[in-house]
Amino acid sequence: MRELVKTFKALSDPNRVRILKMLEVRPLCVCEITQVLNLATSTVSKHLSLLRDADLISDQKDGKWVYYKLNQTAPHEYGQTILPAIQSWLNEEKNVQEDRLSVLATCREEACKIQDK
Amino acid sequence: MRELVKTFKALSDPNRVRILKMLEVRPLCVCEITQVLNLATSTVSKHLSLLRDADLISDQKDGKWVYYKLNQTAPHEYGQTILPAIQSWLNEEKNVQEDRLSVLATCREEACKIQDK
DNA sequence: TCTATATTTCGTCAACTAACGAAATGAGAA
DNA sequence: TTCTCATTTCGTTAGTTGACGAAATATAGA
Repeated sequence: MRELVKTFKALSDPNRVRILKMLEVRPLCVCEITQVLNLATSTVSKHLSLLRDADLISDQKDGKWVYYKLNQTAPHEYGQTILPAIQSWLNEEKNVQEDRLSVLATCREEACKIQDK
Repeated sequence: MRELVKTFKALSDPNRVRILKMLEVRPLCVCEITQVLNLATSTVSKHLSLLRDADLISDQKDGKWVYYKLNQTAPHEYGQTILPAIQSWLNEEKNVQEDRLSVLATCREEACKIQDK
């Protein structure tokens, strides 16, 4: 029960859902997500840790960067059902499409340097 | 997006999930649910209205009583995916099993009279 | 009508959440 | 080592949420 509720809580914020939809395009580092969502880095980091604690995404360090990706192989049974469902949802949504275009237009090296102005 | 988040929010409280699992047994009126969950009537009513606003359950008046039931036929696409999944989950969970036994042991007429002591 | 019962709505309070900026941490580069 | 950049953690604040009891609403029955 606790695990299921934690999963739903992680999914019950629009910015976190946007993150999941962006991660469908490709794994992303925190600064890329921060740019697209236009939120403070610390806020994005918190969202990501919530999604990770719910086992919906996983992280991998690469030098200075931490890459987050959808946890499609190893999540619990809740994630195994809900993640694919979410992938089939919201694909017509304007925000989601714009976020994906932003992701595709983003060059990581450039994006992260711009970061804190 | 708003609709999906509303659905997940409705599902991200343990008492509301317990209500859904109880409604798998049969439709229930507010006072029956109140008895099983051991919460104030007003609290249960609020939980039920959240689940209804998310289209996961529907209500039907019958005299003094309002019966709530799972909305398995007419929910939006999110509910169509998630409700059946929830039915397959948590069935081994002790709380859930106890709640269901309470429901089965409950005689509605009696239960509701006891209500406010 | 008046009474009793079921439910919802309202007002309040404590706990939780999402946001921010500042400070701390970690890892590559000079 | 020292500097820089990416990320996390911490402290604060405004807004949300779940709980309650009291009051309002609705319906059945005397």
